[in-house]
Amino acid sequence: MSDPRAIADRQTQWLRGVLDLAVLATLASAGTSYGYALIQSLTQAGIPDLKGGTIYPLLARLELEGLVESRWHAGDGGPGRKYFTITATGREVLILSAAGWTDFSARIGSILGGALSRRGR
Amino acid sequence: MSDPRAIADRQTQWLRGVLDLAVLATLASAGTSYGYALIQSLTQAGIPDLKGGTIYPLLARLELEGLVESRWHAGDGGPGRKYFTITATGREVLILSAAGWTDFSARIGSILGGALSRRGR
DNA sequence: GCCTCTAGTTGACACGACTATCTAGTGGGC
DNA sequence: GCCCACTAGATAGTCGTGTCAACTAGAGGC
Repeated sequence: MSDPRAIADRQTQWLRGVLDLAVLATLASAGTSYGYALIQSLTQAGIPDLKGGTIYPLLARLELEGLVESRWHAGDGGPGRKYFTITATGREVLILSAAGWTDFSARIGSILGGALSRRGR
Repeated sequence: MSDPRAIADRQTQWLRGVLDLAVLATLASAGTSYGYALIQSLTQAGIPDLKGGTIYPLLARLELEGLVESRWHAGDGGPGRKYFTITATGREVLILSAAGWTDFSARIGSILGGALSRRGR
């Protein structure tokens, strides 16, 4: 109750169906990246506490769906990295889905906002 | 691909952790309502295709957590209805979580928007 | 030898939206 | 009388996906 942690818990629920778009978007701007770096990029972008067990299966799914491509580079001062690039299909999906998300979040925002603005009066 | 249905599929993922807030918000503005009517309210508010199997367990969860209260009214020209009212705790959770959602959706929006605005060139 | 950081993989688990099916009351068509 | 549709709610089971936890492995420091 009023537990600030409850919001953090919600946040992880909110990531569902959005995180893959965030990854696609990050790849779209970065051009090419790899899992470990993506975690850091997304943390900087405001999605903290991402775990490897979340990102790597997600990237595998995206590759299976043909939205990203990967190439393996042997380690240069560290373990090897798997570099990912967004495909043309990935860009299409990103554009369409991002539009859908904007729409959706606006609808939810108005539902929540409508209730909140009403409480003060 | 570019299947418009894929976006509808995503939408159901996006509801996670948001649908209960939407229900709380609807109850907060409506004062009192019941499951079947909530489905119709939310459909009007831009969340279509909600099923009983989604709403009723959700309301049960909310009641377990003490965010809503229910009272049974025998049917007046139809089956009985279980009327729900938001509690004080529910209002608190709604306010805090709605703020968290606004924050979250803004962050995601900027991540997606950043990638999309870059695509035109 | 051991620890830490980087980098990726995998399996068990939990949570919640969906599907499908069930009970019940009311009213309409035939 | 019977079947169907609509309202209203409950419940079992499925599936996707984020989390946790443990693991392999290379490079560098001590």
